[in-house]
Amino acid sequence: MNIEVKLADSVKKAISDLYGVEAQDSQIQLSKTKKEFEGHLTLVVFPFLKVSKKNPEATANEIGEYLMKNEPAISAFNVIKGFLNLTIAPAVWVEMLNGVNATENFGVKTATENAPLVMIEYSSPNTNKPLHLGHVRNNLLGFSISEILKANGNKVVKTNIVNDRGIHICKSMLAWKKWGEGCTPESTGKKGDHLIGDFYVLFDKHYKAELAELQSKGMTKEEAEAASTLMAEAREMLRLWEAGDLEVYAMWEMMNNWVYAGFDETYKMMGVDFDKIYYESQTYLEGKDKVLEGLENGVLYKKEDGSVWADLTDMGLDHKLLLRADGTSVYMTQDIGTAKLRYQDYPIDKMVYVVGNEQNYHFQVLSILLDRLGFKWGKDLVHFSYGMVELPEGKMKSREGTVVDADDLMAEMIATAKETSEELGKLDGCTPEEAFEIARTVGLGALKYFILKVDPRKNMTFNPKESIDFNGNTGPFIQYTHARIRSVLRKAAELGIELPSALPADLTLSEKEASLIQNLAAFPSVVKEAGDNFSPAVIANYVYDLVKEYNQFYHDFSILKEENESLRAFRLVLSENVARVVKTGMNLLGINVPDRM
RNA sequence: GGUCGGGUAGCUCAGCUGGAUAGAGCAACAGCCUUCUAAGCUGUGGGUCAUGAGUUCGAAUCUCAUCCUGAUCACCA
Repeated sequence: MNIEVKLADSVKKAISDLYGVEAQDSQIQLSKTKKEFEGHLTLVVFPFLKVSKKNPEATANEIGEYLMKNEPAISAFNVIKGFLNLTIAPAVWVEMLNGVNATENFGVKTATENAPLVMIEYSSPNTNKPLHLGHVRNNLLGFSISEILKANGNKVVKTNIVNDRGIHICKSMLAWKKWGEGCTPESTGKKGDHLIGDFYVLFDKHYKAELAELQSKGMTKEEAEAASTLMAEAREMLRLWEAGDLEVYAMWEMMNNWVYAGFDETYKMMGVDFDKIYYESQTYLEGKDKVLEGLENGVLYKKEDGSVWADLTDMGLDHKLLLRADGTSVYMTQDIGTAKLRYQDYPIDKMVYVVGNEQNYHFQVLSILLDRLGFKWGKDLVHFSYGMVELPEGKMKSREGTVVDADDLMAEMIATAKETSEELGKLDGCTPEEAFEIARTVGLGALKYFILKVDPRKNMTFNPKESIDFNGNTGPFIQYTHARIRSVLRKAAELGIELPSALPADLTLSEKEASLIQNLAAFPSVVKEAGDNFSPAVIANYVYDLVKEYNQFYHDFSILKEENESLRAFRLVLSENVARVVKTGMNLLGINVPDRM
């Protein structure tokens, strides 16, 4: 049993025996003792003053003495103001470490037969341009949340909805047809998604030029936009696509396939994947039935012009359009359709959408609509909303070409990691393949950790220069500490030192070691907290604290030179378990931790 | 203007179910490699927790107001 739970029970019993009152769980506040005070756990006694009818010190002393007598886990206590600091007996710590050591996959639950099924939608790219920095944050969050929910015992289905249709794709197609027909990824040596993205930018360039010319002839901006032949051609292409025109459709399919090949490469490099991919071209017509059904049930209403609306004024929101007067779908209708298909495919208990915070309103509405249309998980769907990633110079705009491309960014991170590693001589004696693998692990670890350690709700500034700093609260620092622990363990194995499966209880250990065990043992509750709050940052900051603490320990003790065999064994077991938890925690963030680097 | 976020050290961020003197990292300065990987460790300086009120034994944390900032309020996705 967890020591804090055990102590909480003892405190409860103390209150009842001493004062004849049953204490509420919320009154028992046990927290880790601050490092400037002596003790391991601190009980705040203020909530008990009313029943003890004594001052804080006297109450704390009374409870402390009761615990000393009746709770064998407590070996000492001291009182400062209203705080009762409890010292836990060394044997309890050793027992705790033995418990961690004996638990396979410590901190990770596996899904049972009837575990809830959570579907997580993330990434959701458009097929007219490559992935950029915003997608990086989305993908990393989505993947990490999936891993965290899995570790909390849920069945998880990772899904991606690819926006593969619409006017933006037609713009790329038109530009390719006009100014690049015959170009392929093979002929240009470009990744497919980059090639298509270039044509999208090209379209915009020509379109802007056309508008400028029209305006120079005296048209207003609006008139020019209406008169643009390029835009008219793009719209015509979309019409042809929707009508199933063979030539347009074939071109669309070919170009999309180039893009998918490019995306696959990016996803693979990033280390994210999906269990099921949906395409909007296959789902965008699906929502209509569901909307018409809602119309029959009276959940929705029709206006005179034939358009279909939802009245959300009772929820403090507005009226929302779901079908245009001509019967075509809008974004919301498509999301309803996708939901319908997904529910046919999987028995969804909970749905999580990883989408930027600019769509908060959309998901508020979607939740209400899915609920009213009869989806049992609609009401409690989670919009995992995250803030914008900005550059120091200002916001990114894809049409202005100032976006940070995901592929370029990853390549840059890896190159920097390689450079730094070489300078420090870390790659000496590695094969080129090993060297690249280490550079990849470190470079991507830096990127992923930098992004995931920040509260997702907050807008963040991505400073490429600072992110490549390998000191401090960074992924590489954590990876490095892990590698050093593995190195010690390797050396111990070479020396023929065997690690016992259980340590004897009669060890004396330092405050630092006790504190480390305490943090280590808290891992499962950290995983739970991260799952409850959908927060990779909770894991990231926990792992950093653990590693930081271990590092101090590491510099204070020379483990292998320790002559007391049981103390040496204890420190090795402790180190090994720190390494295990670090690895598990980092894996929950989608970050690899190598054994050597 | 309505709705929803955010505002903590020069910078990037933790802490937010109320608890002790508000913590890390970066940057600056000073130390530490004959010792298991120095991508490290130790120390110093740096704060009206946006502002004001309220609740409380106790507020960065909860409530209200104000200011600043972001997103959104499309028959775009």
